[in-house]
Amino acid sequence: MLEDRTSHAVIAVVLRAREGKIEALLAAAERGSGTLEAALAKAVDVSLLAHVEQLETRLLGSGDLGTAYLGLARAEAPLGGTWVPVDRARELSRDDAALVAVAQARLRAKLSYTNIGFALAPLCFTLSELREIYVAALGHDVSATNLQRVLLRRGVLERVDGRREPGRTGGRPAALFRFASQSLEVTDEFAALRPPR
Amino acid sequence: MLEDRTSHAVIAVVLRAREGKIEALLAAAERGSGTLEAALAKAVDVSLLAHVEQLETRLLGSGDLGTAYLGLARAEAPLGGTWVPVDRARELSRDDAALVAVAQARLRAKLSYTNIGFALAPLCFTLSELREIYVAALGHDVSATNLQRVLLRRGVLERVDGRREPGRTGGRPAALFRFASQSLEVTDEFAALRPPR
DNA sequence: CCAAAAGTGTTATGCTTACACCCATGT
DNA sequence: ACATGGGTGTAAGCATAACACTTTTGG
Repeated sequence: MLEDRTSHAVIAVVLRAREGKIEALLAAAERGSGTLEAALAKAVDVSLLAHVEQLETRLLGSGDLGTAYLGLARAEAPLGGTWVPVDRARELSRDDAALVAVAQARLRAKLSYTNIGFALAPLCFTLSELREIYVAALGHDVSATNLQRVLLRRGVLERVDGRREPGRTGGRPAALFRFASQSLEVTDEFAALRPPR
Repeated sequence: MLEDRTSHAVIAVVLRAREGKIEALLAAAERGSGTLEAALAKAVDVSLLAHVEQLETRLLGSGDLGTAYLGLARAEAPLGGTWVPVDRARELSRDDAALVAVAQARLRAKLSYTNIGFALAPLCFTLSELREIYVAALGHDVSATNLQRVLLRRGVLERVDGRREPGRTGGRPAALFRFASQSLEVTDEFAALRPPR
């Protein structure tokens, strides 16, 4: 006899940084009897995501089970669908709004102790451009000066040859940087209680 | 027509600290059509856990879906079942061993930036006793001196009246402490990129 | 020459670690 | 007295934040 089972949806919560704002794209797919990754791939083109990690599993308002994944995409990734600025997430369904909040919180936390910015920034960028992404994701001001020093010191950023030409308004040409690694790495593991040397 | 669906298990991975070691207790229950919390409660007596949080959802070796929860229990909690020291987790099934590893990693990480120790320590304890728990969970030596200063500075610990009498071998009586809060709190949110004052 | 944007130098601050030293108790 | 376990004082190390100042460009 078959039991009474709810169905299982896999939900992609994709975030990107564009024009000083974080935007979210939501997409879901039924899992059926396959793997979680296969269902996620049905929901969204995973090859366009620079980073993916599981967020949480919860019972949705529909009564179905939902497993949400956080996806991060670069601004230029050609991901179709309805992108919603996260400051208007309240216009989404209750479930979707909650998932966007969880995704945002995860991103914020990891920005401070990992290299996760690589998944939002273009491959090559100026420090001002990177700063704009951090400001959007963290929701507070960030000094470009100190951002540079922190990330260079940790070995997260590398200089790239060449400079960005200034715009019409002038200004010194900006140096170009890239992330040293394109996969998630914890760069500041323990704030306290470090293992003894 | 009913689809081909796998069943959904909720798995409790309970950790406790005993005699300088971290031990794990694994228990699972079918979710059926109820909530995740209800299934967790079928697997383990949740009222004996000092802290619970979701770990991850994955496809188990059996082909079933499994959602794992981390539970933390105090050493004296009367939780029956087979407790396995985590350094012998490899004797468990592949799935169980992997879940224990994830649980341990989550505990380790949170020990450094939250008050999560409250869920493993007794309500009242000496600093040496707390140190033993941290050493067991972190896997490296911890100085009682510095542990005290870090946790007091953060407001995580509070002094309690009275002292612990020394044992037969003598020694100065130890001061007693308790955790200021019995629910999870992030006490050291950002190592870097703090919001400006 | 001035405004704008980027980058560097320098200092101050705060938290953590390391370690020497002092305290209280049993034998 | 001395061993043992507990606690405090102090200094050093290190990363970050703050901010003044310099560099490089366009108009």
